[in-house]
Amino acid sequence: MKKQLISLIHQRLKELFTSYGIEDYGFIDVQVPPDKTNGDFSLNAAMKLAKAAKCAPQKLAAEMVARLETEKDWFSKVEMAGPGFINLYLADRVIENSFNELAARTVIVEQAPAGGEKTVVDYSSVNIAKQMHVGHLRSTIIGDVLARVIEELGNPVVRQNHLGDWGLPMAMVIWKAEPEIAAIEKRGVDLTSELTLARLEELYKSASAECKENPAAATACHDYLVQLQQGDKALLDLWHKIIRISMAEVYRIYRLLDVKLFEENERGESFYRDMLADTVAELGKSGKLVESQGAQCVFLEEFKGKDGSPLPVIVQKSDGGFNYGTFDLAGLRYRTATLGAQRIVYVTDARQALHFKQIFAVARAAGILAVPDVKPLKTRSGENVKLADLLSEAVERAYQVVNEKNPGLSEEQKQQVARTVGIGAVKYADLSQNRNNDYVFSFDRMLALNGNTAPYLQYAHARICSIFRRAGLNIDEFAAAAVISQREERDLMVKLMEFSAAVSAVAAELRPHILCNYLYELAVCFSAFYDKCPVLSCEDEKIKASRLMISSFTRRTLAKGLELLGISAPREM
RNA sequence: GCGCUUGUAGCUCAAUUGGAUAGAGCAACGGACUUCGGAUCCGUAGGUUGAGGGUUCGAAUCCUUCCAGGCGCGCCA
Repeated sequence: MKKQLISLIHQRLKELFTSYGIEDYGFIDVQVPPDKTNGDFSLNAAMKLAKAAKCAPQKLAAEMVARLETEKDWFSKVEMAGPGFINLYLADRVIENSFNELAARTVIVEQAPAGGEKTVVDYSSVNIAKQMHVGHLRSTIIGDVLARVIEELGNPVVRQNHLGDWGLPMAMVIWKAEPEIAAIEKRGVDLTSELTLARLEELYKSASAECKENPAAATACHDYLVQLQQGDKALLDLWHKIIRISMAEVYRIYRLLDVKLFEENERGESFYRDMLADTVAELGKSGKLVESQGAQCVFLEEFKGKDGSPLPVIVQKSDGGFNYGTFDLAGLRYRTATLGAQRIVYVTDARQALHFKQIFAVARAAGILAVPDVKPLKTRSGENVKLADLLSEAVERAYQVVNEKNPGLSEEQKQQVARTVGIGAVKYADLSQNRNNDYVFSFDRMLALNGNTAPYLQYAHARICSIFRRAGLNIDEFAAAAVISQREERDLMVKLMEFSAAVSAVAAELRPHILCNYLYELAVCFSAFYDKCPVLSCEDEKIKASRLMISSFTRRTLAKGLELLGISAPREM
């Protein structure tokens, strides 16, 4: 509808613009005014073109209004306002037709042209032998939503979990865990049920502490690392076991969160181990490689260190080993050359922003083609809160609310609802915020169930389902023509038609909170409709059917939006 | 020292990327018809957008100088 509207405007105003000597008006767009009373769409073109046209904005606007007013099929009113805004009020018929056309479709988001862009989304990126804490929530959840949204728009998506599984910390864990694993296996019991991730983390911490105090321990760990990286079979075996124990717990949390990461998405540092030498050799060929204090580096003028001298990106350490930059370069090469990515989205901690800037700059300098897109995220305090604890607390609190609000549900239903509501609340709390500033972690904020929260959206969804349940109608198969008889119906229909744009904006700007905001506004519109427009008791059959249709499409849109946020929408709660 | 980032209502956040009278939620207070779920709805109150200067028809947004917080800066990832 918006597209057609814009092309209509261009067409109708072309002559006027050329008479003022303006040829370049293709950028003219309509926007939705913040205040509903200023029309369905507004144009600020008169103010933008005034200078080029050598004409007062209000005069130009008045002439534009005169030409648009004649489109009676489209507009019920066209007016000039303020310094030269033009407010467009669409005819109800236009809204009805576009709405009915949209509601009849099976796919309600506009698809990317030509099969879309192949996109790699790098997110979560957990470290082996470390429990997930609340700080991991953002990368994991935001990455998951971005992947879903980009995919929904018709782009092929490859998800990558860049595990930290090939550095010194791994060697330290192996070194400490080796005797424990041997003991457990000697007893003949199942390793994974005996050795937990929490225990592995303890082992890592004690090894780390020991290495700091005791040089012999540090040497031992370093030896283990070298042997591991050289392919020592016994160590590789232990390494593999530790990864599986660690990831088993991570997957338990992914499943709880409904995050779409699986073993097939694991592309940890170890995955690139055989590509590192090649990557460095390629840099050598490009002539960018410089030896400095025994290490192989790339120096880039745009990055300065503490003393103002250029900062190196170290790609090979003086002992011949590779460090994290090399893994990321190899990853970049793999993703572009092998996977054929046209777009790569990195969802990482903001503290790594400089690191990735450097990596991308090195890749560009060396001619590794890429379209990198870093989404940096800010640090947060409260990292000591374990994600698993937060989630179980969320489910527990939600259970108490369900138990109180809807005691009629079966025990099993209550638990199911508690899960979707509790987990949904936590995810939404994180997703709905955009700003990268630091904040103090708060249970109460993360677990709120009132106001602008996931349960509010879920509640709207459940209420719609309830209407159809009462009417004995199948909500998924219902179809009727929508007509406008009241303002709230119109507002809701207009809002529903903005869904696709909201989804596209998330993919373009990599900001999931846009979708949260949209869905909240949608639910607010629905609540107003629900309050003012009785459905089942409506006596006019045509209007009743229309309201059922509007309700059913609202449900569909809410459910799709929540699905893209990775939050499920129960039919009863 | 250099670089990145943030500062909006008591608190947590928005603001269609330069547009109209800066909007929500929470907390507070006051209301909601014998109709579909009160996890809801409506209303009241709350602001010099950290401060100053600049750019222009128009600034929370861009430039500049300060102030305050957070983060990063050679072989850890």
